[in-house]
Amino acid sequence: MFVDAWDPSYGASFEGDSSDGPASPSSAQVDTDVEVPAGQWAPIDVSSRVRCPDVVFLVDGVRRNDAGLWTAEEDGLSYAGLAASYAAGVVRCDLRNGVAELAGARVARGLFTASPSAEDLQAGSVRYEVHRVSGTGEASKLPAAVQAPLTALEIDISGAARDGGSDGADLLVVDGPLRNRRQLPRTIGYVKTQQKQYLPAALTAVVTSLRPTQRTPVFQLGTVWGGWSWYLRLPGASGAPWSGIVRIECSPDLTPAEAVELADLSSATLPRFASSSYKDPRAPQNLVPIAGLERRLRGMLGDARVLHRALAIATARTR
DNA sequence: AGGCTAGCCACACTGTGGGA
DNA sequence: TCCCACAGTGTGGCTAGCCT
Repeated sequence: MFVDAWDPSYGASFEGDSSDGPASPSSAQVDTDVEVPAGQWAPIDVSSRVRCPDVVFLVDGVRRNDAGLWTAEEDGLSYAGLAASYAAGVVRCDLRNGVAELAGARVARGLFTASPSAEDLQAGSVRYEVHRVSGTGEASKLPAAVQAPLTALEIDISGAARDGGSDGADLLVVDGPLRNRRQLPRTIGYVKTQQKQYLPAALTAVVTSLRPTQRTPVFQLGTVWGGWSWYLRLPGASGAPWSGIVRIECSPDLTPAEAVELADLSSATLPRFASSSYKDPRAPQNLVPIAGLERRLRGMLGDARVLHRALAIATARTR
């Protein structure tokens, strides 16, 4: 379900048509809720006219369940708890000097439970800060509660990384859909796997005909959220129609011109980070800096067995 | 409001390769 | 041949967003 880029309600022009307003009145009705400006949809090659930003930030997060536990309340009730470690990090890629560095990474640990009496848990040298979850706090629901603080940590750390090392002409790439990170400036969501078709068949053919580094025009998702999106083919694809295709999205709060600018930047920038198939089976979509960041973050979470033992000792002491 | 979907992550399982 | 470590794959569960 989508409406294409020259959403008439926006009063904006379709990309590629800089001055004459919505380009093609002879739009072809392809689907009941899809309107296609005929003749406008073609691959776009920006490599010769768009310069990469000097600095690109890539942000990602990882998490791990360290232990499951149960509380014993004074009234005889018992609540499930989850001790989890999570970490978020940002890689700062200086494209001018060809240098990538960890711009920031933070590890946090939480005790997620609905228990009204639970307190922070000190397990050896690490502290699990209690996060009270609402509802019955079933054990099966607890892993999901980790996602919110992890996203908050990602937002926090990417903002801090930008404050410390950017002149404003940068680009922030977050792994996965933007979701509630859309308020971050000059930020794109990077979706690696294509489980849903946002385009009708006629336009999908344009996606599969993309050559490496080419992108589709920007289109607007015809949803309540209504974000801007486009497809890009990374180099190193196997040759299969959807090989190396990623979907990128940015905030619906941006003007069409701003969305197009981000699309151009992404096309000039992301192909440089595409991984090689001999190094990474998820190539080329799994970007090299993100893969390295994930490894680093997992290492920072600490040894799971050591933490599990520390938690077992800590909970035994509180009995 | 409730059910459904997309995309992500964690985890368990399986296969493979190297070393003893 | 066995053991171990590592990587790949499949499954399930979650949230946010979407649809009715």
